This record gives sequence, C-alpha cells and structure tokens, in this order.
Amino acid sequence: MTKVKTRFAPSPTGYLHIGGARTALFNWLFARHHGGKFVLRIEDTDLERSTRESVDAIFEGLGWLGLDWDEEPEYQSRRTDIYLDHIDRLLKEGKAYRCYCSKEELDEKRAQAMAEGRKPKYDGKCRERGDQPGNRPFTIRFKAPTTGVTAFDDMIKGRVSFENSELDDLIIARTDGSPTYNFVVVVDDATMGITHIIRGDDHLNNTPRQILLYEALTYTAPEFGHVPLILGEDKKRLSKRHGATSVTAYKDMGYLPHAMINYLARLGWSHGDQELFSIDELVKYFDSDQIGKSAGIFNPEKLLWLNAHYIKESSNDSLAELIRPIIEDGGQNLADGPDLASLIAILKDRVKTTTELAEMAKSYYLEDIEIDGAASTKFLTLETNEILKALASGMEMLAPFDENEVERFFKEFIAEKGLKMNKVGPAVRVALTGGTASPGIFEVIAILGKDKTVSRINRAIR
RNA sequence: GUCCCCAUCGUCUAGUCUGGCCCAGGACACCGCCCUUUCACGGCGGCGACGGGGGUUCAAAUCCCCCUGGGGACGCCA
Repeated sequence: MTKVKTRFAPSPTGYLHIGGARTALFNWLFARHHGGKFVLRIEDTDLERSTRESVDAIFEGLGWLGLDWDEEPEYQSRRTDIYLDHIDRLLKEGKAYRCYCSKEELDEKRAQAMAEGRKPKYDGKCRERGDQPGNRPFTIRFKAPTTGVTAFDDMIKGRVSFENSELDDLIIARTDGSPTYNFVVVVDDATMGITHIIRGDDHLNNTPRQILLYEALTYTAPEFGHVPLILGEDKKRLSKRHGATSVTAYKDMGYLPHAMINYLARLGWSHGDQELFSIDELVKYFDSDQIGKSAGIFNPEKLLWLNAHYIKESSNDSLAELIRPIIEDGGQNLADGPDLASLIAILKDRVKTTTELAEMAKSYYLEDIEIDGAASTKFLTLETNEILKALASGMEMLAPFDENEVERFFKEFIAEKGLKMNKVGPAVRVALTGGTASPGIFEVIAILGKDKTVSRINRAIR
C-alpha cells in the first residue's frame, strides 16, 4: 500500500472556523494514524477575497491546536503554470473546448431552468462548434460524458453514484484565463500525490466531476471521504450567526486546545463509549471506519465540560503560565499576593475556562476588595463585628500561619466562644473574598497570608 | 424544483456491516440525594430515543421498499 498523504486545503478568506478545524483534525489524525504525511494547500485562486491575514489566522489556529504539517504549504496562486499546462493538454486532446456563451446568457438560462423545475445545467451550446471567433471572450469547458454513471466508494458514505447525464460541462478556465476550483483541486491533489481526501460533504456533488477530470488527465483518483457537516443549534450549517465559530475565539475565551481537539474528534467520530482521549490515543484509534454519516450539531456545553475537565487535569504551573499575563495586564502585581500556582491549586476545580480562573485569581492580589452588597447585609452584622474583631486579633498572633494552624485556631476559637462554624465561616468568607462562594475558608486564609487576612477582616468591620 | 447524502434520548454517540446477548448502553445538559462552613469538584440516582408505514424472518434499532423529515449541491466562489 502506498504511503498515506492527506491535506487540508483552506481558502484564506477568513479565520479558521470550527468546521475547517475539524476537517483539518481528521486529515491530520488519519495521516498520523497511518504513519503518513499531512500537508497544507492554500486555495487562494480567488485573489479578490484572499488575504495574507487570513493565511496567518489559519496558521495560528492550526498551530494552537497542535496540528503540525509536514511540507512547505503550497499556494495555488504560485502554481498557475502547472494548471495552464494541464488545460492545454485537455484542449489539445479534444477533451476541453472554448465556450463563447456570455455570463448573462448563462444566468438567464439557469434562472429559466429553475423556474421550469429542471436542474440548471449548461446546455452544451458551444460543445461542438467549429469556428473560433477570435475577438470574443471565451471560457474553457471540460467535455464531460453525457451518458453512463460515475460512481465511487466513499470511505465514509459508502458507494455513491451519479448519472453522468446529471453533470454538465464545467468551466475549467475563466474568461481571463485563470483556472477554476474544481479543476485546480484535481491537478493539485494529483500532482501533490494526495492519497486520501477527507473533506466536508458539501463537496460530495463535486466528486463525480473531479473523478471525470482525473480520468481525462489520466491520473489515478485518490480515495475520498466525505465528512458530514457541523450544524448550528438551528440545524443550519454552522456560520457566524451561531456566535463564536473561530477556533482562536475559543482560545481567547479561555479554552484549552486539548479540549477543542477532544470535542471536535468526538463530533462525528467515536471509539465505543470513550469520551476522553489524549492526543496519542486519538492518533492510535482514529480511522475512517468509525466516522459517522450524519451531520452533527455543535454543542458548546459539552465543549465547556471538556474544558473544565482538562483544566483540572492541567498542572498548576502550566495554568499559571497561561493566566499570568492576563492578571498582569489587568494591572495587578503578582508580587503583591500569593504564589500563583498555589492559588490555582485551590481555584481550578471551580472554573470552566482559564479566563474565569484569571478573573477569580485577581482578587487575591488586590489591596482592597469590593464587597457584594447583598452578601454584606446578610453576613456582616453587628453581631459578627465582635466575632471578626476577636478573630483578627487572635490571628495576628498565629505562627506558623498555615492551613492546619488556622484551622486549629478556628476550632479552638468557636469552642471557646460557644459558637458554631456556620456563624463564623460565612462572615469571614464575605470579608475575605467579597462574596459568598470561595474555596475552603482555611485555604483562603492560608493563601492570602496573615497581612491581607487581618486587614481585610478589619476593613469589613462596620 | 432537480440531483446527492442522512435519519437511535434535547445534544454528541454505542449498537446497524456479521438480525437474537438491546422492553436499547455511555457522555453533555437538566433534576434529586450524598459529601460539605459556602461555591465548586466528586460519588450515587432520576428524566429521556430506535421518525411513520409496509414487508422478509421463529426473531428487526439492525435487512428490503415506500413515505416523511433534515442537510447539501446545482457559480466564470472555494
């Protein structure tokens, strides 16, 4: 068997979106699983819409996800000569012809066909014309068979077949001489030695035309695998309307690449009941036979759950690396508070994104915290004033000031005063964190340190 | 409209190829209980699906047909 070579071929007209990312992932996984190569091809033949920024955004997205590629990326805009050669070949062999029909004429016929309930397709008007009116603009069309069947065995969908009579003579070169998509993909995939094409099933209808082109060009067609599309909640094709659809947007919102990879892999592919996969496991298990045939709906909640999971699994140090800049950008000086990694240790079970983690961590570096109004009225009362005072002065003497010692002190304190923990805990929590939700109170005190603890408690006394 | 593809809990899915082990399993979400000074985490439990109709068969979520529903394509875009 020849060595597997897959490709991801985005057109640089925007960012890397969720759907594209999954296609890239499947190609990457397939190549890695089979010990083959994964390459990139930038489909920038549409000069109007293609931008350098988009190319960078796509590279950035892939890089963030950890999808590395094996060769220098190809750019279609630099391969014009190759395409022109192939068009010439077809023309010389009589497998393509010049079409002088105008765009307007074509549009009109298309509209009419639709109106009459027919499938709009080129009527072959210029197919057999012998003359070549030199001064009129023309496109070049591929002369496709009008009878017979074009069928192929899709890796995902199984056998798919089309009547050739359904197909028409597609334009392979525009009036300005530039080659069109369906033609260049074939030339590219053939000349780049791509063995397996895994792409969205919106390309399923293009496949028979492309196969015909492979045949005309006497190239062997690769294997095709058409992955069902990812839909939005309204079951429509995922688009900007559905909110965040760019992978980098998720990076910015505090998602971990591993969570995104895991989520995307499981959307449309499965390995029994397993939900959580390391990258190595994905490479080990991934193959085309377990890819589902039906479209899936993008479910942000499951992604979020995976993110929370991988945050818990991440080391405190790696999370610290991620959120340190966010906290510092917020104006906080990390030297003014606890060791960030230690703080993360008590916080990370309570967040679903790293953004949230950073947000939560911030208050531990603040000199002055803002106390939630409702929490204050409920838990900071005249009665608690006395308790807090005594607590603060008591803790002032504490040494060492660690979690165990603090806990021992509290237990002793409430026993002495005949109090219950639920009388003291909430008040201290509100004083220290400004709210009613936080890690264990002893953990908070220990991590805050004596100075901040005492001063925050004193400040909370009314 | 025409062609192509698809159809299991709200969602992602296992099971379908190789019919019986499935009055359908897992996960997210949701609800409840437990753990707990709070919020989370975690543990336990609950809710919840084979789109409909015909066949084939001793037996169908699984095979066949029709219907319905959904998606995609129909560009001198990719």
